[in-house]
Amino acid sequence: MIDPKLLRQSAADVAANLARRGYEFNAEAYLSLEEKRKALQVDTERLQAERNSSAKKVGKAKAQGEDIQPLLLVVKDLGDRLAALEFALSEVQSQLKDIELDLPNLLDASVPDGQDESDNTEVRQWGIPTELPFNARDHIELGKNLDMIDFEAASKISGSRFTIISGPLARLQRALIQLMLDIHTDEHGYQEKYVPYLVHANALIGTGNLPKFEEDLFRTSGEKPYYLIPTAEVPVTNLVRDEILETSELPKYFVAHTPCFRSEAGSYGQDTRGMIRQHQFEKVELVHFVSAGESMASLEVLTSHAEVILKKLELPYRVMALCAGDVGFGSAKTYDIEVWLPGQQRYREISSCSNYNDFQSRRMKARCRNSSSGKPEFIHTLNGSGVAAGRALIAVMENYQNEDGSIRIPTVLQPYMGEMECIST
RNA sequence: GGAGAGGUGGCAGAGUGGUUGAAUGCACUGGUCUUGAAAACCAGCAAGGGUUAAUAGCCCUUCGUGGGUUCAAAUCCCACCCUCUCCGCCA
Repeated sequence: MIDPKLLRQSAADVAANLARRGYEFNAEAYLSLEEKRKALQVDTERLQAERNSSAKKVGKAKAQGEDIQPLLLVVKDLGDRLAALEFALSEVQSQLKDIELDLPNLLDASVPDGQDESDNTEVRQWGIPTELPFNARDHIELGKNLDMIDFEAASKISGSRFTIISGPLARLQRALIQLMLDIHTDEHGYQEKYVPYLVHANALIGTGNLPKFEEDLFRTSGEKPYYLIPTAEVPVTNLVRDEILETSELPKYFVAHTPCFRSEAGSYGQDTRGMIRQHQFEKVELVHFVSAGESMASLEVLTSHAEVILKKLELPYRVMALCAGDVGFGSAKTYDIEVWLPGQQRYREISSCSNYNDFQSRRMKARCRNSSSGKPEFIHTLNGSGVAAGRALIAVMENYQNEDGSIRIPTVLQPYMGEMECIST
């Protein structure tokens, strides 16, 4: 959520910023509604004050044994008028709230212009795209030949966009997750969290997934629905909902491994083959809580933490700064990390690291006490994949494949694989 | 699932219809004292919103959530949510 004060005072600037995303903010309509709110609120509060002081007079008069009947008549009438005003005010306020919840975050000035993915700019590159002295297979072919990836069996059970991974390959994914968690906790100072995979709507409103992106989520039936988390970001970020933290507690770094569930509505034609885009996938997620003013630096740190994983796995990658049109709804700035996939002969996203600044904390009332003023202020939240395990598995398979279809195991993973060095039939 | 207890400020915890936005303690901030620190003592200290040049005043809202009764609700009534204890069941 954007600061309502900013919306009011600089609606035109906000509109200009959001226009960079291609989002049209009707500042005029907002401001006229806002004016209505102001008038109603002033009137309402004046009447409330009147009601309050009159009610107090009644109490005093009664205590002194005076006749309170005349006073009662006056106050009763006040109450009726007040009820009408209060209703009108709450209507306008909820309309404003709806608009505010629908607005994407303001973009940071450093975000490059552009409309879509093709306008993203490369920030840096690490490693050289793997060149194999034979025709590289993609993970689908590799998995099938090893008889360790089975899409048909999965679709029999659950339909499309699901996978069954078997034997050493399943273990390899588990090894990747273990490696990531160990590095982030042991070397980067994260605390590991185990969190719920089912959450309430409120948690998703806090992170910005609701109310706007309901169609991306899986929801359980029943009177009180749960949503399956699309990312661990949701439960982990909501840990600070309604909290006032001490500044001395910040920054806080949390890491969690969870499965992620996405309906992938609206991506019908994309990545229908293979396990690039699944309804269910494993991910290790990094979350930072920092004080305002430190989040941009923190974004660099968080991104570097995700990069460490790829470096240890010796997987070639590049870091892209997303352009204005490609930055996600709640993010002020995002870096995508793209790993090289020899089977596709291209880089594919394996991590997305975003600075949400106060966008989420404002929605979930996550604050810290400013040490000099003593006043609560919104913290900044960041998150990023550190990294997506399913895609990391693909990347290892394709980059470490041999001509005979077997797959070498990266050195750092061997301890997690019972010292196995190669996966073959 | 059954029975009971409870949800109040950063935390703990009083408060059962009117001067209680809320005692007290802890924490925190400032001061006195001290070479310094601790202790002790004194003072301050909820959040959100409106108005405003203002982080000054003034006003409004908020005691789990939503409704209701009343001139007036933390306090009474109804519904819901959550937590804890005991019993049952269970990975």
